[in-house]
Amino acid sequence: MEASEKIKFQIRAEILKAMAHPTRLFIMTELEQRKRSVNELREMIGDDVSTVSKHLSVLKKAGILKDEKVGTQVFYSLKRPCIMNFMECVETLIKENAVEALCSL
Amino acid sequence: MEASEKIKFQIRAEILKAMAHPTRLFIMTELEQRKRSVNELREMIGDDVSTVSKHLSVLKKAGILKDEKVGTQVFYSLKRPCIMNFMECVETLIKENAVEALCSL
DNA sequence: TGACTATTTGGTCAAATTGCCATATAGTGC
DNA sequence: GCACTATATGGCAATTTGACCAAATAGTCA
Repeated sequence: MEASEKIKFQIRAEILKAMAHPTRLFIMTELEQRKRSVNELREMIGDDVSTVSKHLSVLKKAGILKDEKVGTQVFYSLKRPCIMNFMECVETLIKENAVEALCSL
Repeated sequence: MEASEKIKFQIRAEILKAMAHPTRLFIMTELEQRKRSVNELREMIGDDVSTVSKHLSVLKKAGILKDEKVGTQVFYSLKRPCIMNFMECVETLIKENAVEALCSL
């Protein structure tokens, strides 16, 4: 693999890595519906605010979320809602994997 | 977040985590074209065979790849080629992020 | 300004990931 | 059986990640 090709895949992997966490996927799913403040998300998730804030900054750094300040609050939303579309195929895989797991019992 | 909901996102995160590595994305991209043996992939990637083999087993365990033995060789292929479709939106994000990075100079 | 709320950042530590080497396993053919 | 090739697995050190607490920052309003 050439150096430039390697960098290309590194950039793409960074974005996937940002998405590859249960809490962060939950956040993305919620933000698909509507924008949310850090505290709203914290209430839904149940972790420490600092933990939620760090998850949000990971998603923002990857360019997946954008933020908007209103008073003391920060509202996050998806930059490109299409980012959730790929989940369709992930869902298909999950169903298939489940069927195979059952069949191999 | 309820326990069952948490598990739902954990399962989805596992699949994304399996994809979230430069070498593994490269492998997926290659297998989108055609099936490949471990050694063919190793030659393209340049890492140790054991490293490539482990990446393949991560993707297989996640249910992304399937394998097929022919003699002493093992050929891997994508279980669901649609898994690569979501990359479209990832590409869009990457372009946007690049533009923003330039604009903030 | 000071009290209060919302969010971010720094520090710490356990757990997970990555890549290599060495070793095992499996299949082929003599 | 033995030698040879192809792949997989175990173990180890270096690095990264994730979650919490504590402390810093920012905005609002009396």
